[in-house]
Amino acid sequence: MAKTITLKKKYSTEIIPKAPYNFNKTVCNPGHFPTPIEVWEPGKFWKTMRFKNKILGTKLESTGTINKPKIKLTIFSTSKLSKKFIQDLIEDLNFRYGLNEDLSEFYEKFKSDSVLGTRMRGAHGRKFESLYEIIMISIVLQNATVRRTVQMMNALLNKCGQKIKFDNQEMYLIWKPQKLVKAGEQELRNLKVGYRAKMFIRISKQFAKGEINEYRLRKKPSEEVKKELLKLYGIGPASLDNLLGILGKHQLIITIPPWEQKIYSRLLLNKKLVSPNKILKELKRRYGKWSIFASSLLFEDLFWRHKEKSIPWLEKEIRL
DNA sequence: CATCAGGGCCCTG
DNA sequence: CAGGGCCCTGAT
Repeated sequence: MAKTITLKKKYSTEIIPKAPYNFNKTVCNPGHFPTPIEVWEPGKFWKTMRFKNKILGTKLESTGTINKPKIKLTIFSTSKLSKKFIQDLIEDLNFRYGLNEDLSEFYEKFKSDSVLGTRMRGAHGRKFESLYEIIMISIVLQNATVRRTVQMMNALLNKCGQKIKFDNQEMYLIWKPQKLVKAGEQELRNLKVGYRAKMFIRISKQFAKGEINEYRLRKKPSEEVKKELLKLYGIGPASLDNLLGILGKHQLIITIPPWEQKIYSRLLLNKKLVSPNKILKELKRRYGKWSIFASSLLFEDLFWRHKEKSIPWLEKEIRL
């Protein structure tokens, strides 16, 4: 394991997101399994990242409200950053945190909704992980319980990730694709990731060679992106939804994997199990063209409520 | 002790 | 398009 890198240089600026902007409900998703590449506490968020091949730490602090949002952004680095670099980085962060994304029409339309008009009001889509990160995460999620997912992710980070320290937080930065390629399949299998080793390596090779580029994909139409991502070895329909979300692609339809099916059945129709088709129909009936985005917020809200006060039936579904 | 499914996906027939 | 196999683990 490489030694910890400490990021001592700081640059701070202020950002005004488009209202309504709900900081906590945007950056934190309690339904997501915990990984040490990000840290949240109320009103504050830390995330490691690589941008233009530089290792960075970002800290966002909410200094406003949902209707009058304001964020203090601090960038941590090893060396001084150029003006141009910072400018490009901020543009990227604007996209990742949905700071310029105007959802006022959406929140106006659903202001009387019991969830969207209250607890989740102002939440934006989570897009701050890199495409590569979200692919790696999607693969450790496949066919595994949460506990094993966490084990695999930590083993990988421990072996290949970079430990970073900034603002008194010690976290990991995801490995460079090249590092996994170099490690080789057997080395990865020793980390008990099983058959996934092959997927990691194949996909990492493509990233290392620059065959897949997040920024290029952002600019392409959804259908094209979809086709390209499904070609990746180890990426199927369930993972695809995560990837499209990260790239800010709007979807008309999603696949509802079995686990989510159980949860949506209870959440939307108060039944044990209904078909994915019926779930989609109900979403459409309630939220129309916004149904995919709205459903993700309902899903997150469920986990927020669960975090505040345990929901027994959900507890059973979150198998550790 | 053995068996099995898990917050899928690939590959084969 | 249905179904077996995949790695490993904890639950039964």
